[in-house]
Amino acid sequence: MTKVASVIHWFRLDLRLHDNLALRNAINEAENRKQILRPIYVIDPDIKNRVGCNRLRFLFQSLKNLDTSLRKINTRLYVIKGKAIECLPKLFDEWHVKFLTLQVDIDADLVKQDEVIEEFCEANNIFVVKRMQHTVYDFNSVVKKNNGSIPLTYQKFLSLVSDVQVKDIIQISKGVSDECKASDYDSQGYDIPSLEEFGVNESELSECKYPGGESEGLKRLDVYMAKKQWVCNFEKPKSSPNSIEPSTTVLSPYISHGCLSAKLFYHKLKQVENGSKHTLPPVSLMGQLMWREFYYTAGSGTENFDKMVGNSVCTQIPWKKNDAHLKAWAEGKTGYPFVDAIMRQLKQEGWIHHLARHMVACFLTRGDLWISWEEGAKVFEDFLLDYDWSLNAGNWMWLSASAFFYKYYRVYSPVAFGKKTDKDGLYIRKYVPELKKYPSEFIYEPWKAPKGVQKTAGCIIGEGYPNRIVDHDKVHKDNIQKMNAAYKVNKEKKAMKRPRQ
DNA sequence: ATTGTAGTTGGCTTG
DNA sequence: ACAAGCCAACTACAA
Repeated sequence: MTKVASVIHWFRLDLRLHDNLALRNAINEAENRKQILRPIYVIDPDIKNRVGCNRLRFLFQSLKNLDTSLRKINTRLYVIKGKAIECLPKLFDEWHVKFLTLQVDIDADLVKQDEVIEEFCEANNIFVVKRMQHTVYDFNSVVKKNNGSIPLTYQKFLSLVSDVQVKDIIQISKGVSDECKASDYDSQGYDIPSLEEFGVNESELSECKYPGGESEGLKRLDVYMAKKQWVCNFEKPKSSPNSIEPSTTVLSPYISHGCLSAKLFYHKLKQVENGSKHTLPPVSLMGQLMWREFYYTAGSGTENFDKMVGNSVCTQIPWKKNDAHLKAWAEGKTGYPFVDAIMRQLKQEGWIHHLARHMVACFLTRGDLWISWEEGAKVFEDFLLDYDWSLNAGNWMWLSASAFFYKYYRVYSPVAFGKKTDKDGLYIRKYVPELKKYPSEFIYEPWKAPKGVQKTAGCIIGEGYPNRIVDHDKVHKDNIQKMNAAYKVNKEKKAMKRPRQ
């Protein structure tokens, strides 16, 4: 007996139905050939080692929403537990797969995995369709246009894409026919597993401020795009890193998981800006989206983009290991209330404002602790809902003045920076509650409060709240000198590599 | 080739 | 309250 062949769409960072060309290709292929359609998601049992609880919850919510939407068009999500390179070849054989569609992703781990799967597909006569749909622009053609090298400045990137026509949004117009349904459609073996199964106790997680899923992402997009004035006047540097409610859109987790198409965001922004006076990149909302495109272009075109060693764009800096300091930073126990508040918000809610990321990233690296940006990037990977491989590495290099940004002597002050937008430290009082009762005068520098004030406020520094792990005023000046020395070495190395006239 | 200019978003002191 | 000037002087890109 001959088995009916299957068509697979493999969901990864494209957890949506709208603007998903690869998914539509799979549906059409199955329909045209009367084959079985199986949209799959592969989840590695070890995922907990790389993905923190909050992001895992976001992912599972997104999968649930995806499955619900797929069922509305008469198919479903098949969730497979295991490592893709081990379980997919077996399944492809069992399901008699002839056609596979997926999205191009650039995360180094996914790229490696894809190579293995594609090799298997080629050897087994499985036709693979890969679609570039995670970004507005095709980053490969941007690099090509720049004569094969990546643009190292944002403005250069903008000039490269200025005349590129952005493609329209793809929609799935009709449901899947019964002929394309598998006989195991109702099998619970492919249902979305529980978070508990992956070692997450949901009741121990903090309140869910940003629920995952395409529906939530689209809703959030609509809410913000309806505020025409707000969109047209948006200037990122003028938004506040320490407002109690986010001063920006928080669309990033939806875009990073692919719940929301970057291209849809682009077209909606164009629509809102059209005919009105509006702010421009780099500070505008469109500018924010273009930053993402910029880092994707840089990340896709650079070997070892997420590392210092072997990374051609990254200045080599002799960072030092200090596990105690790293731990204090990650847990929000540095003794600098603004830094600690940010790190605690990050851990609790999975999202912090972009400028808050600047503050803590500068503090960990060139500003105060002199610890490698790679260590910080790992902590962000764990905690951020909107974690994204290229944006994370790119921004960490920026803030540590390892690439893209070079004014290393501009150091964020953990005392002064937050005061600009939150004089009374309401943000600190929320996320570092042990300092809640401190007078505003001392809320950014509690160690300066006289013992009596500390007592009255109910928190002695060094007991209820840690002493500062470093003296910023002193250490940041030393670090500027160290950066200066590292830059000099770097320059000499570059000069030696340059061919002599 | 050399040089001028621009570059998402600083901190601190002085007026 | 806010703006100007200083700090010490980076790199990429274009001309």
